[in-house]
Amino acid sequence: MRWSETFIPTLREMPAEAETISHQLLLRAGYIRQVAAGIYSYLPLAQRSVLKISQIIREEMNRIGGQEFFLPVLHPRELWEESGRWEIMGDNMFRLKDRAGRDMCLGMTHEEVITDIARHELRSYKQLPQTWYQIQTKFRDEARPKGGLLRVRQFTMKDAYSFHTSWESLDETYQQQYRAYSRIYDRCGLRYIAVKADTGAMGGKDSHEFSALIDVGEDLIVHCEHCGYGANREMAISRAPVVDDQPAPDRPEKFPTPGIRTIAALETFPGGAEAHRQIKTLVYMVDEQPVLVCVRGDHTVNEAALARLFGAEARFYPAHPGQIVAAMGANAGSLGPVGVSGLRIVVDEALRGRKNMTTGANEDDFHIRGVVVDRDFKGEYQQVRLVEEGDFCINCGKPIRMWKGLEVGQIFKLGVRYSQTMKATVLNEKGEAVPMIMGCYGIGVERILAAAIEQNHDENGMILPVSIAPFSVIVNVVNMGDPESVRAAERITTALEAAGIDVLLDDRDERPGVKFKDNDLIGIPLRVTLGPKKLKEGKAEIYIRAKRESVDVALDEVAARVQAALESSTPQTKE
RNA sequence: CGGGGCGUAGCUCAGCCUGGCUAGAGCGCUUGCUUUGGGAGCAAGAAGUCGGAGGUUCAAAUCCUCUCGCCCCGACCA
Repeated sequence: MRWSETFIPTLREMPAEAETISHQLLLRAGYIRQVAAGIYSYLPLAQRSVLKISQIIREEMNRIGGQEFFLPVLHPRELWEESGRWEIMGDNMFRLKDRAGRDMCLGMTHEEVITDIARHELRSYKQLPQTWYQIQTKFRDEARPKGGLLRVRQFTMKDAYSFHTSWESLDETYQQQYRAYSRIYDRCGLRYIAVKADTGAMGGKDSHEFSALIDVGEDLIVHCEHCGYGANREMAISRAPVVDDQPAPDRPEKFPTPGIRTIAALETFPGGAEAHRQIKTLVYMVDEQPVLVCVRGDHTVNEAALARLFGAEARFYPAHPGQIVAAMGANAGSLGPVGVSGLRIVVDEALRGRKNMTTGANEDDFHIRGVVVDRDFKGEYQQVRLVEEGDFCINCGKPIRMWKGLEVGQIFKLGVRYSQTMKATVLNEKGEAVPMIMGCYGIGVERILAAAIEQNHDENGMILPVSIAPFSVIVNVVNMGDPESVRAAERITTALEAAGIDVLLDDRDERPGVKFKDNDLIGIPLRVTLGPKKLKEGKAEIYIRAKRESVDVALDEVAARVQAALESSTPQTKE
């Protein structure tokens, strides 16, 4: 393809609207243009890249027996009413009416539609398992789109659904999907971590999230490089570093702390204590009953962990000031577990065995010091704190690391959540109608591109992996006024194209500097440069963008050398 | 939805506080000549409802009110 005939509107200056790297580069390199908040047009370069990513996904889905569908984006209200999600989805769902006044919506996901097909067409356990997928546009009216393609309102998603008669069969397909996902991200050249994810309010059995590691990621990922433990911060547990305590007095001592209401204030108060020698005490209302939750002063309560602890059905929230006083006899800021009776007390694991601690006295303007856990109060030990930087792996004890991640995929054992509510049953061996057991598996296509850019760029622009770059090679004619250069470039381009390689011939009559800058910006991994000087020696230059290395190669060897370079730089699966 | 910021030429921005000449610059674009290995030089030229509406004023890009849009932080995120 010739650049002169291709629409690649690069920008010399940084667009003011963009802050994150991938957003800036996607705009500057002429990949995308914004239509409205969180809605983008994909120009030819982005489209080529998205198609390459889609094709990798398609190949890996087909490889594990997935069958490609194409489901509608426009759905009738009734289907979503049946699953109960017409209500649940709330403002995140785009809704509209057809000319007859019927309620419709734009699909955020396709469990309802696919389950509808399954219940009408699947009759017998003999037809299962099935894995169905599509690559389709999804709509979500995000409260706050951001970061270019990182969080948008319209995007492409590969979503797959599997149907089973047994959990064992689901487990098997889930494992296959897990491996397929790993292969997909490997082939796209992403650095990512697969982590256990919170199954959220929907219940379900297992879920894993695949997060690309990027600086502007929305999620915090806890990862142990030693044993491979990985979890969302919401799901993660860890071992806190041991704190050496001084010996405690025989019994705790109450002391006045006028006006002290915060951990930080108590740290600097004479006779106070450092944050990690304090016990932070919070009151939650669980099904309208107060429950005490104690964590170390410098730790943060993980409400997702509390939700799991209290159970999916329980309604809980932080107690209001009035409820706190009623339960404890003091206000927040002066609370502690010592002397409390009749209340459930949850104590974070990091407090186990601690001595000589300081906490609230349950009397305003008073605290207690010299508190020994298990001597002066007792509770049930649970990990209810968020993992902190510097903690140790719960499995192997090695230091854990925390990363920012962008979710690029999630796999989920749904169970019978949809088959039950939508009455999608098959007959089993005994002739009984049983709800199909389901799994669902999603990948955000454009997020892969955005994450790849976040992970691979320099001050000059993108550096895309060969597998997802819009073109594998760019052939740059330094001086279009030199017929020799043009002829040589065209011969090389033709040869490479004949070998099935995507080549962009930069045949613009521009200054060399402009062309080199543009070539770098759009992230093509390999460049072949035809300039008059080297051409006189019968040579062209091959430049590897990622390594910033170049070699001069005889003209008739260029095609072979390019092919070899492409092969060696194509990301491989780790299997 | 709360907090903050920004809307002036295709892009990046100045001008606004303290109202007043014909609304500017750089880049890009068009034409011509020169130039050709890292965002060229000279010359000529085209291009702006100053986001929108209303108001104040002799006079509004500039002051006031409302409104729309976009970005960032937070809340939210099957």
